Amino acid sequence: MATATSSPYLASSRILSGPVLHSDRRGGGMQPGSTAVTTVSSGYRGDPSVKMVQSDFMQGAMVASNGGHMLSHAHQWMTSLPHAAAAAAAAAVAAVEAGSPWPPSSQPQEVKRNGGREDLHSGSALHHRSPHLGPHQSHPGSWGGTSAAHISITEGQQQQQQQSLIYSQPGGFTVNGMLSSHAGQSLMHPGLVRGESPELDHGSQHHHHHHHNHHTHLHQHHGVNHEPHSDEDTPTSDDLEHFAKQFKQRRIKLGFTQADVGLALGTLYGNVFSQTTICRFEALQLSFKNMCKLKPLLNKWLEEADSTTGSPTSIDKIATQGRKRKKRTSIEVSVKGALESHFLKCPKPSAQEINSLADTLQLEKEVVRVWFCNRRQKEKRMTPPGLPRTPEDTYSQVGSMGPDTPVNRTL
DNA sequence: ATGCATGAGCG
DNA sequence: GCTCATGCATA
Repeated sequence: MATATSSPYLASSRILSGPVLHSDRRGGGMQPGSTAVTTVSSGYRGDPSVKMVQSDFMQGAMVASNGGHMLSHAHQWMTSLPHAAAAAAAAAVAAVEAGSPWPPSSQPQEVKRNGGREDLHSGSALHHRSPHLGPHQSHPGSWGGTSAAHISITEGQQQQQQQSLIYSQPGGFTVNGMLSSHAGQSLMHPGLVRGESPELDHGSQHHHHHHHNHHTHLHQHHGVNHEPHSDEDTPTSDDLEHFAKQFKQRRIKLGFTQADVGLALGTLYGNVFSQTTICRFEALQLSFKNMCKLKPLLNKWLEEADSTTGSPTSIDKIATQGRKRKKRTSIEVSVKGALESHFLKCPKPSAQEINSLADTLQLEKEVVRVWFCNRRQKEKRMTPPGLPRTPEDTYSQVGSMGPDTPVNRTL
C-alpha cells in the first residue's frame, strides 16, 4: 500500500524528521501508564521506495503507573539502522504461560479459500492437493494423537541456541546457475563450519513412546483415495512429524542453519522464508495446511542440498533496509496472566471487551487485539506448548551420526 | 525459539 | 475485524 490510510498507529501521515511529540489520546495513541515496555532496535528489508508515507509516530510513553519502575521511551517506530548481527545466548527458560491445557474445543481448519499466497511461480511442481476435509475439521485430532496425548508442561527443555543473524558461511548452491553472487565469503564446507557441539543432554531419560494414533479421518469416506504419500498428496500428521524430524537432522548434518535453508528456498523456488518459518516447521508449529505446503519445498531442498555436496558458493545477503515497524511491545508477565485468564473464558472477545480489557490492563487496544489473534493462532498450531518432546526423542535416530560427528545442534 | 506485528484476503 | 501465513526483534 502506498498510502498510509489504515494503520491505526498512524495518527497523522507526514514525514517527521525529528522527534515530534505527539500527545495522543486513546484510539491511536497510548495511554499513560503503560504496562508494556517496548524495546528498541529494528530494521526492515524491503522496498524502501513507495511504501512509506509516514514516518515516525511518536507515542509518549509515560511512566509506569505500577509504581514499580518507569520505562519511558520515545518512539515505537524506528527507522532501521543497518545493524550487523546479534548473537544472544538464549537460555531455554520457562515461558510458562498459564499452563494452558488445550481446551477440548475443536478447531475448524477449514479449507475455504485456497491458501492465500500460493503463488508458485517456480517451475517446480510444488503442488499439493488441498486437504478436503469435512465440514468439521479434525486434523488437529491427528496431531494431538501423537503428540498432544501426554501433556506435560515442561517448557524450555528443548535446545537453546542462537545463531548469528548474519548469514555467513555455509555454502549456497549453484543450482540452476541461479546464484553466484558473493564476494568475500568463507568457503568452508558445510558441516565444518560452526563446528562445536555443546553437550548433548542426556540427563533426562524419560521415554515416552507414542502409540500410533488413530488418524481421525482426513477423507476417509469415498472409496477412493489412499495414497501412500508421495509429495503429491496430503500427508498425515505422522508423516509430517517424521519428515520434520528428519529434515532437521539432515539440515544440521549438512551444516546449514535454518536461515540458510530459508534463503536457499528463495533461490531455488523463488519463495524465501525466514529462519522463523523453518524453525516452526521443524518444531511443527505451523498449521497442518501450512506444513503440507512447505513440506514439498523443503523436501526438494534436501535433495538438492545433499547432492550439491560442499559447493563453495554462498548467498549474499541484502542489507536490511529501512522501513518502519512498530516496536515490539513487551507485555508484563502479570498482564499476560490476565490476558490468559480472559482468553480461557473468552477466546474471542468483542471489540467492546477488548476495549475494556485494554483499559484495565492499560494497553493499547490494538495490542490486546493482536494478542488475542496470536493467541488463537497459537492454539491452532500444533505442538502444544510443553509437549513432551524429549531430547532423546529428538536425537534418537542419530544412528547415522557418529558419536563424534560434529553435529552442531545449536545452530 | 518465540513473542508481538504486518498484511492479504474475506466477509 | 478475523484468520492465516510469515517474519522482525528478542530473550
